[in-house]
Amino acid sequence: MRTLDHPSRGEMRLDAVLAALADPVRRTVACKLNDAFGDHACATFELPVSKSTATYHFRTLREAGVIRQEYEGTKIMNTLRKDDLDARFPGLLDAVFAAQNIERAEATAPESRD
Amino acid sequence: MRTLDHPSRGEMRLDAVLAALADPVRRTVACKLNDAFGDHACATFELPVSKSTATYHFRTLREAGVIRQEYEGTKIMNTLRKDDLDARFPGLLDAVFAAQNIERAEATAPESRD
DNA sequence: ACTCTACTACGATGAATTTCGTACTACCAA
DNA sequence: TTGGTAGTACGAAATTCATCGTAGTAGAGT
Repeated sequence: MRTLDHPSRGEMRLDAVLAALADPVRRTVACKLNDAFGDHACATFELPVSKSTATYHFRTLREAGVIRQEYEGTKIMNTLRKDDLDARFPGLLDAVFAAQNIERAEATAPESRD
Repeated sequence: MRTLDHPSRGEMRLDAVLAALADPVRRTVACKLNDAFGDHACATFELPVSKSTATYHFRTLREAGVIRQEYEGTKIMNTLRKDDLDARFPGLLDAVFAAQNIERAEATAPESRD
């Protein structure tokens, strides 16, 4: 059984977490994991990049501690490490997701005030 | 009188704000502005980079909307755009500063548990 | 055993970021 | 008007990042 390395809570670095979440592709992955229930294989995300680029983004998220990746047969199941992140950097993840939702709402709604 | 461009609240992009705060030098600047009262000239920060690199980081922060820069004579006074950021992306700035303080505390304190 | 699926590893490439030094500008003060 | 202060602009170099294609692997299904 293959396994993948993850940072422990204490090993999580703010630098890495912020950099991971600063990229729109990766933030999309994190947001989808937050919105959905349970695990999700990499292939289910329909990202606007190639498969090898997707691998790179998933690895970046994992190494930052944002997601957990576990093999299940040939698939990798991804979960958001919400509990760990909340324990390590309280409020950060929720604030980022809230901000993401604000921007997403603007993208569809008619621009109102600045 | 020279002036500098700033994004309005609505023009602030989450991408840019997170990228701005992901860099340790820039995050240090933002944190110091948060901790201190009033305005602060660029030169007062004692950053571990050259003057021209510092200019680059201040500009990055300003263009993301994190700080406001206003000329005052030959100096530039920097302020944290806390109200604007809080209005635009509620809770984000506070969560980042809290996280930064957690890491800073670890750096000085003896490592305890992960 | 073969094939399919879902991924990774590797190497390459182009873009963006960070860094710097030098030269410059705007303003203040003597 | 001469000089000092606090910054910018520009160009260059080094590094990192995001991207891809190709080739490969581990496990599941037939």
